[in-house]
Amino acid sequence: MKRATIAEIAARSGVSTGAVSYALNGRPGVSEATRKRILQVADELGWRPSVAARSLSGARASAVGLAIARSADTLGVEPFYMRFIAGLERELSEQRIALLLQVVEDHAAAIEALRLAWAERRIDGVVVTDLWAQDSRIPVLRELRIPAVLAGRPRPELRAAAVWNDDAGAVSDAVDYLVALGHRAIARVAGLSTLEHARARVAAFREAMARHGLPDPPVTDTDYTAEQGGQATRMLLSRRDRPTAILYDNDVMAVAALNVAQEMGIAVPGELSILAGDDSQLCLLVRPALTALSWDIQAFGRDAARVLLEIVGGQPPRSVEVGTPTLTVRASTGPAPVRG
Amino acid sequence: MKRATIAEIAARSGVSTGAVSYALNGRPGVSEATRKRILQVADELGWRPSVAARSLSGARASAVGLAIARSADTLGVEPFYMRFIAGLERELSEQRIALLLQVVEDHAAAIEALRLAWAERRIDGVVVTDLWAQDSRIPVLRELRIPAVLAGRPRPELRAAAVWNDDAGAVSDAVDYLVALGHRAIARVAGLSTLEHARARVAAFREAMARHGLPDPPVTDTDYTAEQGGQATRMLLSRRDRPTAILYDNDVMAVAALNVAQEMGIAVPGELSILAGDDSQLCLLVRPALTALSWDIQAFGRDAARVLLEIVGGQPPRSVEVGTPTLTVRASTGPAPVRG
DNA sequence: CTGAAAGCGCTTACAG
DNA sequence: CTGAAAGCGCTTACAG
Repeated sequence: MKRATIAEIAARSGVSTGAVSYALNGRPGVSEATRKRILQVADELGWRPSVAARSLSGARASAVGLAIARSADTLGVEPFYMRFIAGLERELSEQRIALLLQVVEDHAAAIEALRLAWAERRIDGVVVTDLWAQDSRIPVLRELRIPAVLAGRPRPELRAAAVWNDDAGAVSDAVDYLVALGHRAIARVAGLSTLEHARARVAAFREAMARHGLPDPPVTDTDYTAEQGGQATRMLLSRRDRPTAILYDNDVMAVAALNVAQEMGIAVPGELSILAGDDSQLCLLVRPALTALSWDIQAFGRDAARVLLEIVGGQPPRSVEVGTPTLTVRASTGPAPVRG
Repeated sequence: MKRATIAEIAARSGVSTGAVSYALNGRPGVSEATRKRILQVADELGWRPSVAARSLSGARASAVGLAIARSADTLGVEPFYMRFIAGLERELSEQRIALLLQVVEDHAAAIEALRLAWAERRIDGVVVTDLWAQDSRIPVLRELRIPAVLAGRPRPELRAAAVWNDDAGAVSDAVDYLVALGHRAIARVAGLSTLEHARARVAAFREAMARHGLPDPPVTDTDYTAEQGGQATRMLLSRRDRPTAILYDNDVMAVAALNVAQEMGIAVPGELSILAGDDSQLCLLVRPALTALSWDIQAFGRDAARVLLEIVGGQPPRSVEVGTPTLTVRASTGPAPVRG
């Protein structure tokens, strides 16, 4: 089947292609009567704009990019990304914007992919996740002046939209909850210390502990894998003053912790309370089911897409804080054990 | 910074834009000397082809599409997709082809997304996963004559590439292994019965059981979620002649089964052997670690991208069978219990 | 081996 | 409110 073009629509409607373009794009310059006629003809012909032609004549590429820098295997078990992507998609597809996905090794590769996609005019903007405190992608975004949304706190040095949640508040709530249960020896198995949000949560954790008059707690950095999560847990539980509760920065590590505790003969939640980070389906997949900080990752993705498309559309960048994650109590947390 | 164009390269090299195009695309029509000069100038200018311009002048869109029809939450815990996508990406990015990802509700939405992307000339081809025995996407692929690769067995009615593995052989091996351990009451918790590969595996399972002279075994269809996997397990384990081993069509359900067995006080692997479907990291995340059918999903994705790009490039469609999944024995399977 | 030119399907000033 | 025309950055027959 031949593709319909605006030339064909113009011929059938008895107007110029310019008029067709104006009508189709809802711009002034055509009377209501002709607009209606043109739209009907376009519809009959099943016309769809050629993104290539549009993009070539200076308009949008109608696509945005997302480069994820994680290894394939850890990506597989980490439910965050697919939920986030699904949220992005919901908003993007409504506005007929495509998502260009790239799975890369590291930031250097992400930068290269970004430069290329931008140079090829494939994308109108970019979604940036997993921001580092010192992030090599930021200067590139500035240099390219590419519309961007950060999944994280706004950066004053960058004119970009941002979407984040009050994870500090959530961590603080979690500590309050555990302290109310009588826990005093609380540890944290954190994520990558290079990550901005991982750092912020650690800071919030220390602060909350201090607020309760508790000594500076143990914190172990990890790469979010089950392996390092399990290892950190084993180390913490081998201490003489072992914690009675541990907060994990994601779900995978909390699940791994469950195994370690079992292997070490430490009852959960009887002797150890475990609190997971993201509340994915993983938390429901294991026994005891994991208490977790719940937040709507899909909505997070949707908001990210929304503010990105706003700046692509010429509006000033907005920063959106989504709701504070809430504590979903399940079976992996309980009262602190009474020590002998 | 201004984008470099071939016009600029032509001017600086003292040749026509046509010559530049030939040189840049490695076609005959320019002398080696000029080609070298042109390439150097292009390099100095940091030139990148505009995909829009290329695509508009009849060349490729340099992108392929993948529409996944699954809900966001189940997508999150199902490690298959991210591993598959990572495999696709590896090959695609090497050839500078972008991946257009769409997460949709059902086949109707997938078809609509496909039609749109194709009409907009956004994609040169498409990757089709989760084929149904009767699949409404197939006639659309035929109608559109869009280059496609099926993640599944070749369809005679469709001129498309296909990549599949001998999952029937793998299921058969799994049954052999369990029978050798003394199991005779073996059940299967299958996937969606509409799915071609789920059906094929069920057929292979029944056949293998028959080959061993065992009666027709119980098979339960599910939607691959932990919920239905757990439910099916509970049902099977409540039978008077309950199975001593169960094969699961994915990992999520096998993990859920572990919980059900625990709740019912049935020891794994003492009283029940559990065998998982895909050998993702999930199998290592739980205790006992799950015995599973292992296969290289990343390589599967890479091969899919490879044969798709071949037909996009004008070569005849190829069908590739990747290696038979192999059994990775861990702690969730063992000798059949001796019945009183 | 090389150059000049048309064309892909749109958008957008610029005249009327 | 409408039409004619240039231009986006490439590719590709078609002449030389």
